[in-house]
Amino acid sequence: MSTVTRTCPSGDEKVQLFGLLLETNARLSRSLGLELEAECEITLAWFDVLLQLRRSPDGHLKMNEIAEAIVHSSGGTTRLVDRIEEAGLVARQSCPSDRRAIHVAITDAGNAKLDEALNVHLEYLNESLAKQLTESERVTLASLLTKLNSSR
Amino acid sequence: MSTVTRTCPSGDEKVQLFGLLLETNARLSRSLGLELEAECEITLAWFDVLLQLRRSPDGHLKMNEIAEAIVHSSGGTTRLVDRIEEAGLVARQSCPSDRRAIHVAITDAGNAKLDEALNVHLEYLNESLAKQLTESERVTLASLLTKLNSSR
DNA sequence: CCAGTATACTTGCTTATACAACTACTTGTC
DNA sequence: GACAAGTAGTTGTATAAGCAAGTATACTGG
Repeated sequence: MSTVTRTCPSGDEKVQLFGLLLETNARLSRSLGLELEAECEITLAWFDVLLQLRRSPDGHLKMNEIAEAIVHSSGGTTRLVDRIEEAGLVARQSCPSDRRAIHVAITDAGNAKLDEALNVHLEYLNESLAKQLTESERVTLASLLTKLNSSR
Repeated sequence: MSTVTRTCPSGDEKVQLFGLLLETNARLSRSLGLELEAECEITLAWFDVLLQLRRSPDGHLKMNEIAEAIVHSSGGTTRLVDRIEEAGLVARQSCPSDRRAIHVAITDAGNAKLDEALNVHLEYLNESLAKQLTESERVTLASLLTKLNSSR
């Protein structure tokens, strides 16, 4: 037993929790990502963008809203949307009230692709999430994550 | 209200939970990563590797064990360890029982750096995790994530 | 003990993302 | 109404990660 370990507890409960969050996320993202790419030819990032767009009240979001929602840099979002647009799943439209801004809207093809991906996603979630956790556990988990997420 | 939305529920409880996990992880990783880089000149990935090494019973891990633990590809792990080794924080050692394998051990400099990083990390966790969740909530969250993670 | 297969790691190449600098537009102030 | 400061988005460049192919070593069945 070294003093080093005492000084800086690598086994601290919070450190472990953080590590667990990282690991869980990495494993789930990876396997879902592979699934989506194999079945739908779409990456997890694309899926995330399409999902955000469907959930948006007006059917479109501005670039910075997308960046914020999917936790990407603004430059990264520009190129991500470039690729999705090139595939025809979203379209850039000018924003009538602010000429700096751009509305990104989901296209019909995008909606179709998202439906396809949601089916794969749900099937996957039933295999992973639902097998490991009961519904009430999932509700608890969701509420804890929401609290955790609300820091900013 | 479109038929599309009914067919593929983007608001499904499990879909939401998954999205929440992704988002929470992305936000926390990003802010911790920035903190670590600013204060310790170390990335989150380096920190993760050093932490895994400290936790390992023998003080070293094989490349594939690291890759598994931090959820990276084997090629990615090779280069990640390359960089950390170049910085003098870990050292590659030959494995006596298997000449294909490599033991990666943490150096004294690596231990010192990890201590430094753990202090920053703990301070950060007290500001984020501990402010948002009570201890019992954290315990619950950890146990749910563990269950979720145990799928493989 | 040899052949075939599996495992451990590395390397070449591609790609996605971040950061910082830039342009274009808007908003607030005097 | 013009100038300063702020905001929205894009682009140049660097880097980190993945995949697939390659090399070396270990294991296994005949």
